[in-house]
Amino acid sequence: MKRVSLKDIAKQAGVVPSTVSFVLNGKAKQMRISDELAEKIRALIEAAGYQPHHTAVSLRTGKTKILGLIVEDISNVFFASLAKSIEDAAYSLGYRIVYCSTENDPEKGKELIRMLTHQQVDGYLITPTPGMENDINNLIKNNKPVVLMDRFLPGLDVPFTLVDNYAGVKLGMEHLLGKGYKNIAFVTLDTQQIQMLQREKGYKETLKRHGIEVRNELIEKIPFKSRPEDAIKQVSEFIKSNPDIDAIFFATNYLGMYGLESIKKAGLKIPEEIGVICFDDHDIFRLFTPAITIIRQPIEEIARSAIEMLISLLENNYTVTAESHVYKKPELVIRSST
Amino acid sequence: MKRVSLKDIAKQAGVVPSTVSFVLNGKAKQMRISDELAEKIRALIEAAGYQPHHTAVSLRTGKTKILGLIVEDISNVFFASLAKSIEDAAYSLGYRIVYCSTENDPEKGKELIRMLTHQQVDGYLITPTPGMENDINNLIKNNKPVVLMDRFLPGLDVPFTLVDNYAGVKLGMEHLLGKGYKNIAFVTLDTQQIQMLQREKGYKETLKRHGIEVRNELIEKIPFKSRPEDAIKQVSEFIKSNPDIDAIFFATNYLGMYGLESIKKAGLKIPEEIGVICFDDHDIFRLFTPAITIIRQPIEEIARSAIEMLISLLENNYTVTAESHVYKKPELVIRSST
DNA sequence: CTGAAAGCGCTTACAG
DNA sequence: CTGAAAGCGCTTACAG
Repeated sequence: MKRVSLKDIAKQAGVVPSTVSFVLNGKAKQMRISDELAEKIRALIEAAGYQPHHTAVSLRTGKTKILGLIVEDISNVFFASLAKSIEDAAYSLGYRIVYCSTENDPEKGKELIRMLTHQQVDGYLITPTPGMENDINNLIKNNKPVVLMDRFLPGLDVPFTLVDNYAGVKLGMEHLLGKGYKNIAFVTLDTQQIQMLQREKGYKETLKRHGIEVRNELIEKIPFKSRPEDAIKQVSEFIKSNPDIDAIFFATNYLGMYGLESIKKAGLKIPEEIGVICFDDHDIFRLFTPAITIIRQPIEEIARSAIEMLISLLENNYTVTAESHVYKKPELVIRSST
Repeated sequence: MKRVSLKDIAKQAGVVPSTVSFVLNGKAKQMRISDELAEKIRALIEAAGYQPHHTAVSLRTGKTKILGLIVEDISNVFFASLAKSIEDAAYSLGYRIVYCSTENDPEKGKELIRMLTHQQVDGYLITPTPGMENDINNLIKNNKPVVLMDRFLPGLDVPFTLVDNYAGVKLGMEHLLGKGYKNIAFVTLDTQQIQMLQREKGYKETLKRHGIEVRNELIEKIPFKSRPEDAIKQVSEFIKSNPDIDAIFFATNYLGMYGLESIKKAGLKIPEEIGVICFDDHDIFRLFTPAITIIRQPIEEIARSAIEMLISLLENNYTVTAESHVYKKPELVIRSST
């Protein structure tokens, strides 16, 4: 059983292949093909289950309809679900995704960009790591469409979509303050990544706005690539040496995971003895406690927005404007304790 | 900057494109092209950084050099690292991978096969779910190369590579028995998947071989899609109602994760009060205890073997023989407790 | 060894 | 609206 080609459809319809092609590509009107004929051709296409030969189209048009997705670490649940959402959104718009992780290594990032370029992707979706500025600039210079996600690189005029990190922490902090917690600690990563800085800013400014003094000893920074044991130890000691802490805001899901273990070690009850909020969820939380409140990123929305911007860039000569910087609203999720 | 084509190289070398193509495809000898000329052409290719246009090659040869990988659940660490290894192995042999998960749903599996077929993959790597027999048979009938991984479907004569599940559990059981544990429990999934049945068989037969009676009350089966809370509860109750248990073999890493939480709840010390072995590792284990012994699958070996079989099928008219059923030796990893 | 040519399955500019 | 044709970048059978 040979696959049907556009030529076969043309023969069946008694027209020349060009006509079928025009109908297929929505240029029927433009080419003044009668509605009647167009409808007949569409029916034949449908009946035959004809699908254009992707490779042939690519060769002819120079477009692969493949987008490259570079995330920081695909084994991290957050990036995994982001990748999944991106894939679904892209697929529904007729694009495919090739993806790979930088493992936070700019060298690897450079290599991946080269690989994707060789695979002739039409555009790039990137969660950038500091150090990738030049590579991303190169793409832009070569007129390759790029959209950043999850974070951006200050100084690069590239479209991006990410959660409003500042607003997310503010939302969580106000929830904790509303519950009556007074000495709220903030556990974050020791990194200059923009999204982490914005989260820290959210913590500090919400306190200030409520007339509460920011105590630097209540902000604990965990080295970026700590081993779990070390991170747990550090958080444990932090909790022990600040016995007046009555709530903790964990700035990432991995920190939350380590933090929950530390809290368990300390024998503290959540939420009676210590309130906990975490930015991003993790399956594992349910192993520890039902009583953790989550700041949830609208991952599907972020994915869809990023994909739509990229495709606009690709298809509509959309240009970068102030509207190319999209912040999505995070959500506060209170886990029921049943 | 336009990309260089085969034609450009031919012009530079003062030969006709065919000649370059022959050199490129290792047919220089066969076409009696002098070593000298071939070398000159190779040098030009190198110097120009020429890369064949993948799309054009595909269109001409009808081969995409893309393999479809269908795993059960890409968010599971085991499948994620399998996918990564597969990707690396394939890439080094000049193939790319498109992957997707069935989420253990045969309907989804069918849909994915259709999708991959439409994307014109050259071959399929599948971790089959019961219920996919027909779809896989269809592929075979249509002469599509298929290699199964991680498990196989009894009754389907398809090549596969997987770990020797029976030997893995035997290895672990003998380790526990050697340490002097007497009442070893086995916690597994309530499923008919072949790899799980083989693990159970490994448990039972090792006991028998050592003259120890198999006590069915020491085998606990957790429903396939339990929520973490429920699984933890079930294991906890199992431990409580069998106080003579002095060691537990967890048949999967997820079971181990739930099990460790249950053991912690029960206040039992590992390994003094209870020995623990788990089939497959999980990052999270380190949060609970360093003293867990792992039966490790040689994932890279499995990946490489599967890829090589598939490519042989594709390129060398390799046919299915007894040697197409490959079992890889698992490894016992004892975590140091420091 | 070389050359000329066909063709993979499409899209699109051109002439009518 | 229709037809004839070129061409995307390759590979390969054919004739010399």
